[in-house]
Amino acid sequence: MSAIEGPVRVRFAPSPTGSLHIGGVRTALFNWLCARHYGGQFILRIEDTDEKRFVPGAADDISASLRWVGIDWDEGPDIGGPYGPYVQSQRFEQGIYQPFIEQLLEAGLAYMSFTTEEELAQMRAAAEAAGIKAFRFRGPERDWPLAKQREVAATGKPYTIRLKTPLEGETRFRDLIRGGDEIVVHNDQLQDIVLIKSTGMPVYHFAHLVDDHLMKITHVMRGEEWVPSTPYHVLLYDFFGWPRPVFAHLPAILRQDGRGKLSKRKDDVATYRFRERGYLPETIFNYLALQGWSYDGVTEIMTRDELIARFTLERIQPSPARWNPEKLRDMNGIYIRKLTTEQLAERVLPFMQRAGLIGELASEEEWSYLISLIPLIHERLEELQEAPELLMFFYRDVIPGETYNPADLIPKKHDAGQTITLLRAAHEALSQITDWTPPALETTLRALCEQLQVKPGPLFGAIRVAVTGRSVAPPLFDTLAGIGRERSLSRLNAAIAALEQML
RNA sequence: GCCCCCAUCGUCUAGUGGCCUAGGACAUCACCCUUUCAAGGUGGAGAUCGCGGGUUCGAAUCCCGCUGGGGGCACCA
Repeated sequence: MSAIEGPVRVRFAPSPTGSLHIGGVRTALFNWLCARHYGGQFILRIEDTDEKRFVPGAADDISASLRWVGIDWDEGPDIGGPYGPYVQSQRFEQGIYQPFIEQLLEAGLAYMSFTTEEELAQMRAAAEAAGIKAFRFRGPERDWPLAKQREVAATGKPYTIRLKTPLEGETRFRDLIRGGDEIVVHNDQLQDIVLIKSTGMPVYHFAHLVDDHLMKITHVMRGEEWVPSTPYHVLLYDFFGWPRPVFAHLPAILRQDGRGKLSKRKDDVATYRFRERGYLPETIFNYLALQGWSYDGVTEIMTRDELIARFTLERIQPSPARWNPEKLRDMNGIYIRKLTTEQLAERVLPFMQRAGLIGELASEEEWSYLISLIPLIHERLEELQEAPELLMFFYRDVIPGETYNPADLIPKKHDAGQTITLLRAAHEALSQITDWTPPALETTLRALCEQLQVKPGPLFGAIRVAVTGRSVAPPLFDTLAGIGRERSLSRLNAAIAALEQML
């Protein structure tokens, strides 16, 4: 299969049945990348023909999630375009699908089926009871003359319109990603799928195809779960005499344990959740591009422009990708480290506010204080949501016996008494300092090590726990500077007092 | 059950007949740096290229079978 010539028209067509799944973003991204790389349009279309599963607000979540990762569209529900509307229920109301189904009926390629859902369920049950595992429905009405179908319909009996699939022969199609041989399906494996529900609403198999044709879609990129139903689609294209689009079925994204696809029920995959946890949109963009596609096997960190320039359909993998949260985290850390202090502060601010550490309307002092602390956590952050926890002791009291265990103050190979000596000496030395800056603090504390004949490890460790309540924290001198003189000294005193209680 | 798709280190992936004694990344281990944790640097371990047959002078790369995994079989998309 050769490369793409000419402009492409591709689309992402989600159904508003819930918040956007991260795998859906990957599908959207590949389509978007295709349009931007080869030149052409990326279209957003909402497929809301399932009234039962419709979730109010879902369409907005989808748009917002796509925008968040930086995917924009050239035509869509909100901005319109030459082939609108871009919402299927609206297209249905305009009667867009009617003439096409009528055409199929007239040609005898589809028929009205009066079998009800209940009857169908009974037939399936009966088939199963008879040991027939594969039940393939073909309605008895498929051989009725159209006039008879219309006659019965006129009596008010509800009906669906089904595709009259050929009983013999085979249906074949090519998939760009699974190049080489054609995918061949014997027609006896098909069944007469519903095209129009008894409510009159078209089903995906029919609606998407009419829309793709009218919208002049050139490449259909969708998840590989659509491969088995593609024969129905090509049957329809051929029936209508419409040119088939190029099919490119994207590899599935499997769960971390490899057992099945990522699923909304079992996995935390709603796109807004990644935002909530503090993933940067540039991370998601880059990581998702690598789910089923690769550039050269070596380069992984790429900007949007680089990705657009390098993305080609040929390099999409046919084999499934597997979701790797660890790698995602790592990549987010890389992108966080690329930010400037101010940029990171801006991104971290909402998390600090949500944690209640900074007011809803951040004051000038709160903002500059945050800016001063950001360098301390910058290279330690992998998810923005970790920031409040890492910065907690700069904002909240540190109380021995309450926010930490006083026993943690005691360094290895030391006892409480020795620790008291160390901390008293530290308090004494530090209280002499008027220039409360990291260099001055370092000079003083290193001199104290000499004086006390102790290594920095134990002394600094004890001070760290005393002022932060943690054994793991940013570098000590910066931390002390950030906490400030008065608070640092009083926390040392509290620690000494707590240790004295232990004697 | 039937049909379809897929198959390289634990995971993602490079590889399109000789450059492969199989490269990179995550994770993992060790060391360096060092006040803890990170970050960074160096190095290690980790893949009989799922198995079995072919084709070929030569196969991870082509063909067949098997096995394994995934997906689909709705008046859902």
